[in-house]
This record gives sequence, C-alpha cells and structure tokens, in this order.
Amino acid sequence: MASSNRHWPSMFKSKPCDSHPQWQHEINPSSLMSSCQRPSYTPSGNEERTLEPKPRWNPKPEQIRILEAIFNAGMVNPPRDEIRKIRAQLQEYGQVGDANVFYWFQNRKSRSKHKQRHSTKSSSSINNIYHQPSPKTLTAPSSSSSSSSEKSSPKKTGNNKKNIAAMGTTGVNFVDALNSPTDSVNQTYFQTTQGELISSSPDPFFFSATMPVQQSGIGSTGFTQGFCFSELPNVIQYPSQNHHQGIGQCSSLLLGELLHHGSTLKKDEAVDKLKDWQKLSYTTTSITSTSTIPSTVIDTIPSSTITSTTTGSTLIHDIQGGGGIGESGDIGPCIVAKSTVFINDIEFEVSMGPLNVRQAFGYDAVLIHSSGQPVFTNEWGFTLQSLQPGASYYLVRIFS
Amino acid sequence: MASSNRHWPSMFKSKPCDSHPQWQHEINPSSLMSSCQRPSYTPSGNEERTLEPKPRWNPKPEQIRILEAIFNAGMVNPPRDEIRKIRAQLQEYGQVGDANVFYWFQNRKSRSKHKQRHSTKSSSSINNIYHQPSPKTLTAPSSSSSSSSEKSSPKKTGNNKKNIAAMGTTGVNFVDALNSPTDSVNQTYFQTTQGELISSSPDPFFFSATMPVQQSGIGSTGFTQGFCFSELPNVIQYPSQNHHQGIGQCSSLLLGELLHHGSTLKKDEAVDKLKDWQKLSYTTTSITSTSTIPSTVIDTIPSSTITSTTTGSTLIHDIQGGGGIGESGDIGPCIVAKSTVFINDIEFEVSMGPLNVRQAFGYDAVLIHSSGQPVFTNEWGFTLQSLQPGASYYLVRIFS
DNA sequence: AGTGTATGAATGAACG
DNA sequence: CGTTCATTCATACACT
Repeated sequence: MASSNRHWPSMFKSKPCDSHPQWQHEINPSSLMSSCQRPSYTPSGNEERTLEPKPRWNPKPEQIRILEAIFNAGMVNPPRDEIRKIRAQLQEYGQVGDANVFYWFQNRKSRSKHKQRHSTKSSSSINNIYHQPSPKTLTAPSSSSSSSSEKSSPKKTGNNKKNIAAMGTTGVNFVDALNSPTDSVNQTYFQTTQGELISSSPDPFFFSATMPVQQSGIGSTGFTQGFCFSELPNVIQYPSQNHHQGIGQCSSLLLGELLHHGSTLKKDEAVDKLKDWQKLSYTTTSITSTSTIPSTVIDTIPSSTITSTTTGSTLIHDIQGGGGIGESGDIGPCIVAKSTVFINDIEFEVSMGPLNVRQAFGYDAVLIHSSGQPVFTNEWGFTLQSLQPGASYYLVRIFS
Repeated sequence: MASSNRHWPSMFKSKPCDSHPQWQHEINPSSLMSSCQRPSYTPSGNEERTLEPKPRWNPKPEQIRILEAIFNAGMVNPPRDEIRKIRAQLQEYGQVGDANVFYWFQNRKSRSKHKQRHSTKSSSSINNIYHQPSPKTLTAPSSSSSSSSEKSSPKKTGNNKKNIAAMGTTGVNFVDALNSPTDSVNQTYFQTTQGELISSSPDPFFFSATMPVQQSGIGSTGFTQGFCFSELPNVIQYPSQNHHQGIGQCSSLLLGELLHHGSTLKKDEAVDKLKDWQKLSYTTTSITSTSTIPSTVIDTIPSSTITSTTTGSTLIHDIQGGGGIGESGDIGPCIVAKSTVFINDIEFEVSMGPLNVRQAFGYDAVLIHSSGQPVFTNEWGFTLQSLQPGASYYLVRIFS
C-alpha cells in the first residue's frame, strides 16, 4: 500500500559541489554532472578546506504559502511521497529539495507545538484556561491545527524578512501571510477552497473559527487529526468519520481513475467534458476548519452552472486588491503568460497567475493537483497561485 | 546470528538517578545484559516536567570517527555486547553510554539507508527527470563536509554556538567529520553485494556523495585494505600479525573476510567477523593531527617523486569497472583533472581519480585523511576514490 | 558593531 | 525498523 515509502532522513550534509547559488539541497547526482564542476579545475587556489558554505534554502514567499497551506490543512507531517510532490510543486518557484521540505515540516510542527506548549499555560495562574493564548491578537482561534501556534506574529513586523520576491511581481497582496507564519495565512485559503462555507466571512484571516477541536488541546496535541492526506495514502476515500476537516485529499490515483477520460481534447470540448465530469462525484471532504462539514459526499451536481468564463483579469485584480488575499506572487502584473496544464486529462491553456476556479468551473469546483493536493483558492475562488505548468489537475466538485 | 540486540527498548530515558552530571546515558538495560541494575523503574515518580534536561550525548569527533569506522566496516548494527565494547572504546574520549552507541547506530543506519531509488516521478509535472546516475567516475569524495559535525568539539554545551571546526590545533587538519553521513548508506550493502547497488544515488534529497569507505572490493577478490580504527592515539599497537602489506594494516584480513564477497554474507555474519576482528587488536594508527602523530611514523617523503604517479588511468578504469569500486555518484564525470592536496603538509598536485598510493609512496604507505580516516585502497594500492581536493592527508607507514 | 530572533539543518533519543 | 520528537547548531535578518 501505499504507504510505502516514506523515509526521511537526514543527512545531507554539505555537498561539495554545490556552489550554485541556487541549488538547494537535494540534488540529483546526475544533474550535477553536467554542471557542477568543481572538481575539475580548481579555481585558483581552491579553498576546499574550509568548507563550503552551503547556502541554506531560503523559501520564497510563494513557497511558504504553499507549505503553510498544506500544513494548515492538516498535513503536518507528510510522508515521503507527499513530500516529493510538494517539492515538485514548490519547485516552480525556485529550487528546493525534498529535504528542505522535510525539514520545513519538521521544524514547523515542532516549533508550533513548542510554542503552543509554552503558552499553554500559563499555567498557573490566572489566566485561565483558555486554551489558547494567542498572543497576539489573533483572535481567532485559529484553528486549525496547530497553526496558531507558531509564533504568531509577534515578531517582525509585518513583513518578512528577506526579500520578497513574490510580491514583487504583482504587487498586490499583502501577503502577510507570508510572514506570518502560520496562522493566519493559510487558513484562509482553505476554507475558501470550499467556498461555500466561508463565503460569508469576510475576514481575511481567520475566518471563522469555530474550530472545535484541536487546539484546545492544550497542549496536548493536537492537531493531528486527521486528514486525509497523509496518513493513508491509499486511502482515498472520504473521511467518513471526521468531520472536520479534511481536505480534499484524494489520492491521485483515485482521481485518476475517477476521472479518466481522456485524452487530448481541446479546450472547448474540454469544457464540455468537464461538465460531464461533474457527474462523477467525488467526495471531497471539506476542508478545513471552520465548519465542520461532514464529510462526505459529494454529489453530483448538475453542471450547468458552470460557466467557463475564465477569469477576467480585471476583475481579478480588483478583487485581489480589495480582499487582500490573493497572492500569488508569481504573476506579473502585466504580462500574462500562459501555460498549459491538464485538467482531467484535458489540456488547457491558462494564464499564469490566479485563476478563478469558481468562475471557470463553478462554485463548488475544486482543482486537485495530481499529487493529491488541492489547489487552494481564496474566498473568491481564485487560486492562490498559478497552476503549475504542465501539471495535471483533477476537477472535483465539492458537495455543497 | 546473533543478532541479538534488538531490544533496548526504551528504557533509557529516564533519568539518571545517579546524578552524575556528566554521565551520559548509558543505561543499561540491564536486565538484558548483565550488568547493571536499574532497569527500569522509574525513579521517582515525578518528574515529568521540566527538570532534568538531560543533556544529550554529544559525541566528540574522535568518537564519531570511531563509530563511523565501525559502521563503515560493516557493522551496521552491533549486538549488545559489541555495543558495550564500542562504548568502552569511546569512553576514552568522553562519557558515553551504551544507549548512546546503540542509538547512534540505529540512526546512522536508518539515515543512511535512505537511498532508495528514485522512482519515477510522479506524474505530471514538470520535468526533471533525471534518473540516472550511473557514472562513476569518482571524483571527489568530499568527505568532509559536514560542517556540523564538529560541533562537538567545541562543544556546545553551554557556550555559544558556533564553532566550527577548529579542532585541529594545527591549522591543518580540520578534522571533519568524517564523513559522511550521508553516504554511507549502507555500506553494508555495498560490501556485501559489492558493488552494484550503489548506483542508487539519485536520491531525492540526498546527494550522496561521498562515499567513503571502501566499498568495494573488488568483488570477489577482495581487496585488501585496511582500516583501522583509528583513534586511540596512544594505542597503537601493532598488528601483530600483520603481514599483509597492504595498506591498511590492521586487520585487513578480517575485513577481507568481512567483506568478502559474500554476497551471501549477511550482516550478522559480518558482525561476527567483526567481532573477532575486534578482538584482535586493532591497531590503530593514529593520526590526527599533524603533529601529534604518535606513534607511528610517518615519514615525510620527498615530495618530488610523488607527484601523481598515478598510474594510468586506463588501468584504473578497468579496475573500476571490474571491481565496481568507485562509486560516488555524485559528481560529474569530468575529465580528469588535477587537484591539490596536502600530504604531510606538503602540497601536491594529484589527478582526480584513483591514485596508486603504493606506487607513489611505497608498499607500506597509507594515507590518512586529516579526519583520521584512512584512505582505502584496493589490492593494487589504488585509492578507491579521489583524494579530496584541498584536503590534508598524512602519510604513514605501516610497519610491518 | 553587536545582540536577539526566526528558521533551516542536523542529529540524538524515542516511540510504535 | 521507519518515523517522529526534541534539541541544538548555524545563519540570515532585524533592531536600538
């Protein structure tokens, strides 16, 4: 089954050849071949003795976003294969190795927990019981999972540290997300993904909050709950039991099977097909927090609604600006580049940048990357980032 | 055989009652073994929280070297009694408990194992496909690298953090770690199977690059090589019986056997061998720092002769191919280049690739990396991998 | 400059 | 055994 492999390790130590400023961990040896070469000539002198600096991976804002989103979705500790997929996703924004991803999750989880713990209590005294202390204003319980814990935001002011590449491009979003670690940020996404639930809440960050579970824990634990993702890969199915959260998981397999039809159609047709697609039902679970959606089910909904109007950019921009949510840094403001992606095995050409999934496929549509990762969207239905060029996605319908 | 160990469950954790501030783990599961007492009951009943930080064991570089050597020799998972012996050995350099040793091996093995093949990538997405490592040119091994390792020496405890490799008093050798972590991946496997598997380097994250040790032997023939445990500076005993010439003196025989072709040989058996071997005296040569060379002798060699005497590469290649020696997938195949290394503090320019130590320095010459790791050679005296550019080596002579 | 904080990386210790 | 937790190291940034 599935779970087969997962291992994760640790030892990567430095590598001798990296030197590339870019290269982050994980490289394939092969690749190196072509490039790196330090061995050959020594550059002058060579300093080999001192070790190599080995640049540490510096996640880009978009990458952080993705990671946070996943994390908040409940996948606190992704199995090895998930890691790979995630890495693949992240890679779109910059070199990154599985190890980096692995470490990121480890650290994230660890730190989150740690903080939480600390706070936990305060123990004594006063305060109370409350479960969560959120330091900052956060108010929101945050939910989901551990998220809150992270350091909330006390720190740095709002922005992130290093550069921000991402934003740069668009300009919009405030992404505070980024910075913030955890919490905030992501949550949003998820819900949104579903959309429905959330719609109402305007809150940028935490929306809703009702989260039952988790945190409360006081320490103890937490999160971990279940979510489909990780744990059982094979799984696939719906989470029947848990009500909360789930993310849409699904393994690709399923999806694949589920939606197999195939082939290369063109867009137009594709659209039609997609509509049909709707018939299938997929169960997705809902996502996160907020509400507890029971799992299950998805229904098949008539598709009609879906129009495909794909995104209007203008609108989009507006929205983004207003809501503040969007993000996606990658896109440039102006020039829109296009890329090809596969949705339910149909080839589509989409613009880089946020895509309004809701508009394109309907209110209850959710795209899921072949890796099983849902494509997060904000409350308006825009993806938080561009679809990955060349990647395959499956379109599923949330049940509403 | 013997694999007896396997349980050491967890008892170590509890706190030490004894209190020595220094005492590291060590526990003894006593029950199992023989000595000691205190199996498990917990001490006190309380505890729990905060107290006792229980300092974690921080292996000193020398200890690491020893451990690595053993591990690389094929003892990936030493039985209980071996652990004790090892611990005893290590203890010379600092407090250490059996549990620490036990854990060390567990972790080492586990982590190293990581390697698996790269499987296919997942579906969609982008590209990257590198799957093939094959090349085998060796190149620089890089063994050192890890920066971290050093931590120990300066020690972290308490003080500040950063430290780095400084241990070598002399400016010369930095002793690094040894290597490797990463790599080693299963030496065992390697050895036993000799060869082939190695190819697997493409791991996702790990680039494994360094291959340290000996892997190969030429298969069936067995090379001779030796290795010795190093450390023990004082020690140095000679191998009484050594007659072999080769390089490493020490127990080459054993190693030979150990590694012996046996594909069949399982680790356990190997372990046994090692045990025996261990019993014999290992002779160590020590080296460590430049100056401290103890015992044995080294002589400085006139440099002139040496220069790359490498033998023809052709030959080398042959050998490699046949024997399956090289490994190191990491780096590229480049053409043969030269690199500079320091041998007994003298700068030398050598070609990348196998170097015929025997030819260059004599029949009984052995190069030892500044980290203390001997440079393994095959039966013809060729190093199994390139000397590390920029690294310092010490030439010692085995006395026979 | 130095000092504190955030976080990537590494690895000992344990759990299941 | 593989995984996960906990700590610590090391490094980039931010502050006053």
